[in-house]
Amino acid sequence: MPANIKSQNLRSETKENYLELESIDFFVRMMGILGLPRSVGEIYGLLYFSQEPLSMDQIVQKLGMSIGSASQGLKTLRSLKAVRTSYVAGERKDHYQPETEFRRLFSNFLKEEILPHMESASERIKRMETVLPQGQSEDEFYKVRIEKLKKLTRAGGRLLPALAGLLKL
Amino acid sequence: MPANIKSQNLRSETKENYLELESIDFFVRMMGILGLPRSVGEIYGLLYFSQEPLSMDQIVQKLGMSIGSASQGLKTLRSLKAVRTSYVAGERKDHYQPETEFRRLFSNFLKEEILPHMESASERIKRMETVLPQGQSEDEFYKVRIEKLKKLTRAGGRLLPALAGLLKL
DNA sequence: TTGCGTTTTCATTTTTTTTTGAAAACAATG
DNA sequence: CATTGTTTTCAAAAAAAAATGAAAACGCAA
Repeated sequence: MPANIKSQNLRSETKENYLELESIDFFVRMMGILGLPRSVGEIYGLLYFSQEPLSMDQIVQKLGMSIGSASQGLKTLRSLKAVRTSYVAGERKDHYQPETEFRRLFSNFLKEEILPHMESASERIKRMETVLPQGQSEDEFYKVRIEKLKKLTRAGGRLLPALAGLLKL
Repeated sequence: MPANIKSQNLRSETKENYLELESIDFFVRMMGILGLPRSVGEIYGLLYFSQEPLSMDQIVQKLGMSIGSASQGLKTLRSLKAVRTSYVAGERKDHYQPETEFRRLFSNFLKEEILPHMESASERIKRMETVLPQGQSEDEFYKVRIEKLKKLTRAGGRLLPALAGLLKL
């Protein structure tokens, strides 16, 4: 039996419940690998196997989580475009649906969380180079190491987006 | 001026010192992305721009870090094959050198930190499928979602190692 | 505009992760 | 094998990250 969820509203009594629990556990771990907090994984996992869009309130109920966490978690998921809000007739609350196309999710994650780091890394490497004037052969060691860093960031910058493209899910 | 390092032994007075500091900062951030503690990044960053292998003791001195952290950090780096010990004539202490071939580093990181997760994910998905007997068309929704998860883990399992291969650094 | 249902913010608390350093374990040397 | 130098371990402390919930802000609708 998966996950240690506190809420009374999540039990493994029907197959739907069971899948819900497994899904939450699955995404909690997956988001964990990506460095996202557990609450974010819980929310996404719950939505992933939900047939209808859920309101924040329902999420709070089902997961037994605070409204602060839920709000913050949904904000994160929105910024990653991992959920979208969807209109539900006669309801005032926002309702949330998961983005289930992982290719899109992944490429958003890259753009949002990884590429900024790559850029600042490149800038730093440029700065490093400025202390090594041309043709000082005694600096050979440092030049070689810096060159490797450059290749690393270049490869990262090219390969990661390419990877996103390859993901045909 | 990079990094907030406490040690008195790290100053930015020569270009060597400067590169050392930038390197430490660079790898602290990089390891941060990968979810590794700052001490691990500091050690690797220091070694990366060091012309000679360094002993744990020298690392502790230079970085102003506790011997516990240094020992633990080096253990982590060894397990990732990100450093190797190298013999230094007439010295009893172990001396450490960085692995600077990033391709190898990356592929080790995958094998060590990522692939185990992928495997347990696959097992979980198999378990999910067992609750959905064949040909229950009312379960269509769940079957589709599970299928997507399967594709995701398959793609991950194939693509990540392929990526490591592409990394020609 | 007021009132009400909903969401966001943020100071505080809780939990988790990392670091520390002293003690234990280990290993080479005489 | 005893001594001395070195590394590892691990309980406790410190730091960092995440969750909580009450108050503030928001946004409709009457």
